[in-house]
Amino acid sequence: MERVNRTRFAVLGVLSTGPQSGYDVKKFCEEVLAYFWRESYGQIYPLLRTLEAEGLIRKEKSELAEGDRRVAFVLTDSGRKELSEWLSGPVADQPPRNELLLKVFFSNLIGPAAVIPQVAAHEAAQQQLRQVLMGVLFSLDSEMDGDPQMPYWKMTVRLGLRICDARIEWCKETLKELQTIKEKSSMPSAAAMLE
Amino acid sequence: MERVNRTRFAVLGVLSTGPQSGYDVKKFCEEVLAYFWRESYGQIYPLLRTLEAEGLIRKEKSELAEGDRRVAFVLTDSGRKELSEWLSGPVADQPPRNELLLKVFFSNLIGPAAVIPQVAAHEAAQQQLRQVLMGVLFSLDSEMDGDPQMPYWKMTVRLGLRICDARIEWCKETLKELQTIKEKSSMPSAAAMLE
DNA sequence: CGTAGCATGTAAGTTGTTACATGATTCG
DNA sequence: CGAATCATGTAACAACTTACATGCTACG
Repeated sequence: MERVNRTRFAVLGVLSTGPQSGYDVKKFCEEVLAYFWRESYGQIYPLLRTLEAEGLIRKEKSELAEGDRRVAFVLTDSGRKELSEWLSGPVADQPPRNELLLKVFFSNLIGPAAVIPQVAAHEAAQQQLRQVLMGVLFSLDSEMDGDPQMPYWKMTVRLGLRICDARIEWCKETLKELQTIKEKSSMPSAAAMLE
Repeated sequence: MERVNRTRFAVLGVLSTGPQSGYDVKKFCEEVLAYFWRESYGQIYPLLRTLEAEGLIRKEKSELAEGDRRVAFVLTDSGRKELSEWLSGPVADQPPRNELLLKVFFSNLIGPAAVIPQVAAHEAAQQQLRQVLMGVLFSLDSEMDGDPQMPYWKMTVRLGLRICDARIEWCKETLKELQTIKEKSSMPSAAAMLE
């Protein structure tokens, strides 16, 4: 099974929104894609060279400043074509890795009292993420009104919100259950005593 | 920022459920953890040697067969201790990478008609996953009744189900919106004509 | 006897992160 | 002038996948 380099298409995608330098691509990831995608400089800069060598992107002739250190890249026609083809192809299934669930799964070893902080911290983090995503949704409305990209950007945020809510609900449910387990196990004779 | 080797703890965790060979660990991942964790042989076998050298696991004296090729490992006390400490520690935030959202985000390039199959396929996959998870939940009830690990195992499945449902709802909502965009863009003069 | 599953592993390659290095510019 | 930010990059390492190699055993 062939492996596809997703960083490659992430970078092409970012460049499809306009001319960008390596630094810009990183910022775009941090500020816009952060919820569902991240890239590091160690990936971006070498990749930009590769993509240029392959003719998928080219250096933009900066008509503006002379003292401008920025080296912005734009998609070439073949770059746009390759990106389009990838976008239209099926989504590769990514091997899932959920560290929280891994910990919960083996939690019998440490007992309910030790898991509770984990789940509580997750709930707090998700609540905070929720606030951020709501803010993004709001700012998309005000800042990108009329932009044809906006509907797609909003869709991604809305999935984020739905998953966020699902996680928060799960945390609440799970915290309750952990409390119950904790109480049961901490007084094993209580039930017997009541009989 | 120090990076932690999560494979290490995944393997220790699996061994905490009982003596296992490398082959068993792989099977456990495929059959039980598959929804949220996977490991490959290339990771497992070398790691088992490392863990043994570090004294976190040891070869179990197989009292049974002679012709048994299996080399089962068990946790040592220090292995159990290291696992417990990791379980009790905070969950490291993992850089998110959602290929579906990456595609949706840049979908303006290919237009709504080309995204619809992507989202539809995701919905179908999630519906199927939902069936599997419901089956797991059911089988946990019947096969692990009374096992102290069961509540924790069920918790993981329940988060899986919640996220699954969230994704399915999002797919439905998004497919409707994509249809709307598609109709609008395919007949740009229609609205004008009606006036 | 052949095929499927059991069982253990390795080699090569890719992907990705982290930490570091360097220097310019801007702004208080 | 000092700090923050802009801007570009590299080296070392860690993590991970894939494909391959090997041989055994059970079963139809």
